[in-house]
Amino acid sequence: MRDTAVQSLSEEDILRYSQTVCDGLRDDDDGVRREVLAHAGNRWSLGVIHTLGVYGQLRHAEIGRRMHGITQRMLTRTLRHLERDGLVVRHDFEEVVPHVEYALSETGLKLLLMMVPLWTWIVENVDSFRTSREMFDRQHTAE
Amino acid sequence: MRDTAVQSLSEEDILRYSQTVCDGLRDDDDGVRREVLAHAGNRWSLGVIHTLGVYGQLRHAEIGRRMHGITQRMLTRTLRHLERDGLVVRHDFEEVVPHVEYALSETGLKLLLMMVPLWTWIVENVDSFRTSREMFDRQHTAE
DNA sequence: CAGTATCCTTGCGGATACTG
DNA sequence: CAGTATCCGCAAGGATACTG
Repeated sequence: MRDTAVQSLSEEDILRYSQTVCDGLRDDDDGVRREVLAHAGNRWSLGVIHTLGVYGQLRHAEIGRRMHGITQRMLTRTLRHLERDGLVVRHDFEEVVPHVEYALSETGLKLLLMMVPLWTWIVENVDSFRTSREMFDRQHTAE
Repeated sequence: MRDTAVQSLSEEDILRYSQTVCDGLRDDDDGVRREVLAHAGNRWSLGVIHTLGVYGQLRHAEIGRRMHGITQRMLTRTLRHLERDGLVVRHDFEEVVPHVEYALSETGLKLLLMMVPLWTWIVENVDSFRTSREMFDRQHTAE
């Protein structure tokens, strides 16, 4: 499933195709594209997106319970960043006992789906990364 | 082309499928998976990978010339990180005048191919991100 | 040419305490 | 419950000068 995406075109085609795209990323003056991309590398962003994708709609504390190890501060920060980029929708019920629900936007769901192949590939190949790092570290401490 | 990857399964299937994967990412004790993923969010990593993907094999300074705005320090750092994770191969010719060439490894090329759909999608939708941010910022300064 | 060595600023992420 | 407010350490990233 992952492979159909890349094998439908030759590597050469893909590289040529991605040329334009990457030039766009490189010349991004205000850095929006890069910052959106950075959601992928953030400590909690993808976890939150994934959790909302699976459970649909959750309250602040419910997300926190499902994200092992996240602090309140980081949860709030992460949600704000995702909301700012339109990936997550915040709905405040404005009740006396605070009640706020978060859900994925269309865009957020799309990002989640876009991440799955890369994600899967990394998990499947984590051992090779680990090995590579061990070799590298051994060489660069022994010298 | 991008869409075939995700539309061959239902969103529901994808989410169920990604459950296991994400659990893997979440429980990654030493953080290798997350750190590999973080290459996507790094300021220069994907640019270097892409440049090497397009041009094949380049010297340190040649990469620098093709990456507008990167400093020598960041270029060296980025190359080391990518080399450590086995995404880039460094070949030192050990000549009197220093001569080092960098190229993508098989793994590095694979990562590049994995990034193209996400990448493309972001560039195509950058305007919606920009709009979302403007709205968000306006609301959160006016209050 | 291919890097190091310094110094600096910024933001991430964590810990803890507090609030409407 | 859903957040703020502080304070902290650390790594990313940049600027500039120097080196084998």
